Amino acid sequence: MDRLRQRADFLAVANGARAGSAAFVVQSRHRDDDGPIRVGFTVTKKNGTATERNRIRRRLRELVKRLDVISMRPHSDYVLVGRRDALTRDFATMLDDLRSALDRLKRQPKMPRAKMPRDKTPRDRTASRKPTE
RNA sequence: UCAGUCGGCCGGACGGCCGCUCCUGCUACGGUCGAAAGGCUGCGGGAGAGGAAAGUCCGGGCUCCAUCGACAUACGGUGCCGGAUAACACCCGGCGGGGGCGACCCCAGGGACAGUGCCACAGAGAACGAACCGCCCUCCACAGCAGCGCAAGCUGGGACGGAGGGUAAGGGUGAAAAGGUGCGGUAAGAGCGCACCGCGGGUCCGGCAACGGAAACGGCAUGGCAAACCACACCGGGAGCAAGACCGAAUAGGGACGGCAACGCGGGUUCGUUCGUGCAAGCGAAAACACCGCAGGGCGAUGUCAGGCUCGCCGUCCGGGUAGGUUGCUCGAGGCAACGUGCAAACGUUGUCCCAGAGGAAUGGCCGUCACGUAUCGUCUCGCGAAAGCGGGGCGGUGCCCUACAAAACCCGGCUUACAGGCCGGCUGAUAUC
Repeated sequence: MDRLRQRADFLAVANGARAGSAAFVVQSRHRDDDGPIRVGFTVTKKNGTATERNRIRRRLRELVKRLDVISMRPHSDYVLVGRRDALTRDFATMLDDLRSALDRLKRQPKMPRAKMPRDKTPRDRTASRKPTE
């Protein structure tokens, strides 16, 4: 399992299927190659100070680590967008949240959000993260 | 003991399970991702956020652009003195002013006879020095009053009023009103005179200096604001690790070479092109070019038709350069200790240590035990009290917070701001005891 690091990959996943919960939003995208599962994390500035954002990302990362690999589909990218509740929510509960969110993603058709209006650029959820940090 | 003030320090501890980043040794030299550059992947060992890492407010190192040595202009900054430093607006030691009983704290603390400007409201007046009230003098007018007179009236005096002048003591306004207090003096007053204080320029003494002190002299002159413009002195080239260096796709575009195809026909009017002629408008001509039409080549998964787009196509190599990768990247004005110099900031010598290097960004996640704090309950005990009860201390249980402020991003020196809780030391004041 790899980390997602390139900005272009994040933008691609942002167009994919998504499922939310109290502490985070999961986005996913199936790739056509044979590569491993890749996971990225996005925590925007509106969630708090740098220390709090760090903590959110670390708890989310720990969630993914605890997860069984079979919950995710192979050759896919996932992005977890952190919310402020991830700071305080009970860890075991969050783990259940993540399993059910991934389960919902699995049952969804292949590309529900892939077709977007041509002239409307996709909302860039990760752009605010890059500068000034 | 209480209250205060200054300085320094810490900023949970131990353990379990599962992980992350970097360094290093060994093994492998394979596997995997990528077009490439390059990345990832095994086992052992070691290291891994802060006092502010923050705000980015100053000062430097370093890098590039420039050549910026000097001077000038513009802009910005600094502005009591001395020291310290790589440098500073910081720091240290002084001086002056202000506050506090005191320890101590605070100060944008140079220039207002270079010039310009501003001083709201209130007030008479706010700057080439002011007369509102009041006080005083003179004159005018005249009520009541006094004297004389039978009376008309005359004389004296002069409230209120009017005119002229003197006056800065008093009232009132204001942030600020033209030295202060006292005595003399005067019509009333006034540095008008005198004493003391203040102030001023010079002299002497002390100090490197800021500045302080002394005696004599001068009747007093320079209102405030430079955090208004400004003048003066000194300092500053610009941009910043997203600096910079190296490697380097895809696509588009540039250059060189090679191969293949093609370089065909007609028109070429006119405001094209070329040629002739003419001063010129123009006229005439030509077809290697532009342009137009046809034909031909290429492109859409393929074939045919219609239509469209395009005008050489393909290959190899070269150079610039984008994404991306590597580097810069942590041994440094470094930390600690001792000694020495200095009131101190700091500096020197010796010894010793190696102490994060990430990059969608590692240093964590989940727990357990303990400590600390706080709330509450139980119990024991001490003091006061007749009792109820009040106050203090110890032990135990439970709950809460389970820590505050906040996370390196090239590196240092400072400043500023945020911060639960706690520790240590110096000093000051008050109280008690000896």
